[in-house]
Amino acid sequence: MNKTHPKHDIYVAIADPTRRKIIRLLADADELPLHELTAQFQIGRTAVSKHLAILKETDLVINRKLGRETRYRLNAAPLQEVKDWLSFYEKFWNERATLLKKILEE
Amino acid sequence: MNKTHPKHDIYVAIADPTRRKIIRLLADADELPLHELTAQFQIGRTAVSKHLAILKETDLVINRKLGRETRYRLNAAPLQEVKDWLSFYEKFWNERATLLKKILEE
DNA sequence: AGTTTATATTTAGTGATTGTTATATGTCTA
DNA sequence: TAGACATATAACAATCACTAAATATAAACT
Repeated sequence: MNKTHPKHDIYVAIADPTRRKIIRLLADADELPLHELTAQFQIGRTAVSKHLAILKETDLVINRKLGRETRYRLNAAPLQEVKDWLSFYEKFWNERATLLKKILEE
Repeated sequence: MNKTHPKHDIYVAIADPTRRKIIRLLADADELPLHELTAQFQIGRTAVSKHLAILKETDLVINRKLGRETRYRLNAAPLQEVKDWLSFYEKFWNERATLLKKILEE
């Protein structure tokens, strides 16, 4: 069976605060095994593992097996898609700021 | 009763494709009533109305009543939070690009 | 006034998400 | 090899998200 149908997209992946925290932890630590990640949360290993699986689906994390542990690493590249999506709307909040500035200048 | 406890945050708000499409439609059209928005989707008015309620919770849309219709308008400002969150990770995908360039240069 | 139009609210059902415990598989170490 | 350790997977339960249908409210039109 092929990995045809990614069930989650990036937007869903980053919607969960636990997953955003995982992303941050991996950004700070370069590479971490599941048990060390789990230590940063109240939830169990299994739950963290599932969040990692969702992040893996979107290629936001990569993992490699090292003996008995699996080390997880951040791959920030997919976040560019979100950035691109956002960049379209920047002009709107800039417009707002421009308008506000204009009003205040009078 | 006060609006104390926003059930959804901005990340959840933009995680749904229907809501992202609503955001885009409002960006393009400036101001739209529910029925005109609904016409752009397969789903019913109720569903669109609820998506708008979620977007309103995060202040991504503002609405005003005009006679019997409610006009919805985009407020892009809350998207800045996502942009700020992303900006921290930009260096990671830039690092990657830098690394790739370095490899290719050899 | 009565009908149509626009929207909101309530109710309800299905399916997805998040988490748990239990079980299985594989790896290191004593 | 026996154990302890690291993780994955399966089975299950609770909660939440998404949508539809029915009902309610209020404005506009004839």
